[in-house]
Amino acid sequence: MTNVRVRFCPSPTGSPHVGFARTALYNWAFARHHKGTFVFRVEDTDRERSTRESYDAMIGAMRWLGLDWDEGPEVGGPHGPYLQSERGDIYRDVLARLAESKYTYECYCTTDEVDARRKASGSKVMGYDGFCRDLTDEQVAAFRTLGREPVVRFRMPDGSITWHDLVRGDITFETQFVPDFALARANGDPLYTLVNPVDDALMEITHVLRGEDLLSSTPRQIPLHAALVELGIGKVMPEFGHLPFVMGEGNKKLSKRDPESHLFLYRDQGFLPEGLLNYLALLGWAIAADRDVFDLEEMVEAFDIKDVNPNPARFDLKKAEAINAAHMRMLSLDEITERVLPFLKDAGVLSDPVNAADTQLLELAMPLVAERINKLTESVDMLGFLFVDEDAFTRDEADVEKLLNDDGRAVVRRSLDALEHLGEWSAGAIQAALQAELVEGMGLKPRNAFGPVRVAVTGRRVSPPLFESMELLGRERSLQRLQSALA
RNA sequence: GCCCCGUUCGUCUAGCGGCCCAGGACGCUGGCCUCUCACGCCGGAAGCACGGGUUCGAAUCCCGUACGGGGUACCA
Repeated sequence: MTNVRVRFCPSPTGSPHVGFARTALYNWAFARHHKGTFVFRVEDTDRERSTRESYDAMIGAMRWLGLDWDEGPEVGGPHGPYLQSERGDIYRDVLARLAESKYTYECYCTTDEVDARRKASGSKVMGYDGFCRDLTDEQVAAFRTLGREPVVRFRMPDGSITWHDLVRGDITFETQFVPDFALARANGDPLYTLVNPVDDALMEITHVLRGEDLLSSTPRQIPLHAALVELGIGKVMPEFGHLPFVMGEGNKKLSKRDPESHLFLYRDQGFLPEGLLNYLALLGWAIAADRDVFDLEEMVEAFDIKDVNPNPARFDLKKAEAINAAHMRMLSLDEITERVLPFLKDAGVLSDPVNAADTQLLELAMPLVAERINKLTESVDMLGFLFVDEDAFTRDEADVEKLLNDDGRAVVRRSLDALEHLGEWSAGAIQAALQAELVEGMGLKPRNAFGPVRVAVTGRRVSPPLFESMELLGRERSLQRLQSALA
């Protein structure tokens, strides 16, 4: 395939959600696979609902995900502007040419009138009935004197519309079930039904990959697009592929209202963009029968729209986390340290900028935690005890109750005895001393012996390896914490 | 109501007529490893929505039913 041009064209109405990311990803992967062009267009024709805030969030989301675009906002391109709110003149011009060629007509009907006529006729087809298709000049004049302003409607052809959907195969609609639809409001504002196909035509889009919700608008777009080609406004009829929904809990489409649908929730939870993207790719597509962890490069290489599954997929947090964890383990120590840094700063574990001592400590501690966290945020709980000021150090209450009871305190007491005069403060020496005192001396099982010490020193039952942690904490602070656990 | 799309383990999927008494992954579960956690390793339970065809042979093709979803706007 040559000169593939695809577009991703969200509306800036609300916070970017996971379906947004999945659609963006598939379009991006398709473009990159075919060495084509990825166009990013902003469909902000609905001025009521479009917001600057949402626009910024969308740009931020794309950047976070690492899905770069070849044409669009902030990068420009030969088919701009890429914000529909700045393309009013273009739409007005197209509308005029369409009207001139009789592809469209003006409709003066009110919704009530249309409903009444449908009720009277007993038609099962909802929507407009074509009443104004062939109005006489007198009729138009009459409506005008009534003060009515017309909407512009597209004259749907008779017969049927069939296309070969890239995801679903042949799909046919009888046009008797596709009413003449509105292209512009009575006040002249263009509607999605017009601007989407017009921009696809003008931007020479060759493949339209979008959500399944737009499948039923395709039989309207095809004849409109054909008209645009006929008028020389467009060059090619794009191919269409309708992607399955991403569903939430239960069996409903993940809507913007569901909190778990928000993309930034995952970013803030410490997901890696490559981890989330990998998981999202799996919602409707598989790279191989026996593999589901891969990077973007591998996806680009393997992605074929024909392999996309047509049935809706449910978003499963557990699996998303597992895939993310796999990507965490693929990161080098330096990479994971760098990624974890902002989260540690946000949580107040580290100052910003990080001082030299903490930088060094972090460097020593990361090897211990890197392999045992599955999300970036988990580093906060794992590392907090190392960096906290001694007077601000606290222990998890439930853990204290469970492990620092009388028996536990006895263990801590003995540990203190064993470590107070330890010659060399190293993980090996600490382990040997505690092993001798608690396991051999007290006859405790290792897990019971070290549990109380762990809570005393790190404040939690879950921590990096104990002896290494104590070495990093240092003799003074470690002993101090053993002491304070007894208080 | 009408139109359209969909239906393989709980979930995501592989499968495009014989390689499938259905493979992988997450989750669940039994065990191993182990100073906690995480990782890793070994094992287990769990599925072709239903009914008819077509065929020597169907998870795969066709029809119907059921169920789920989307659309039916001067939203996108």
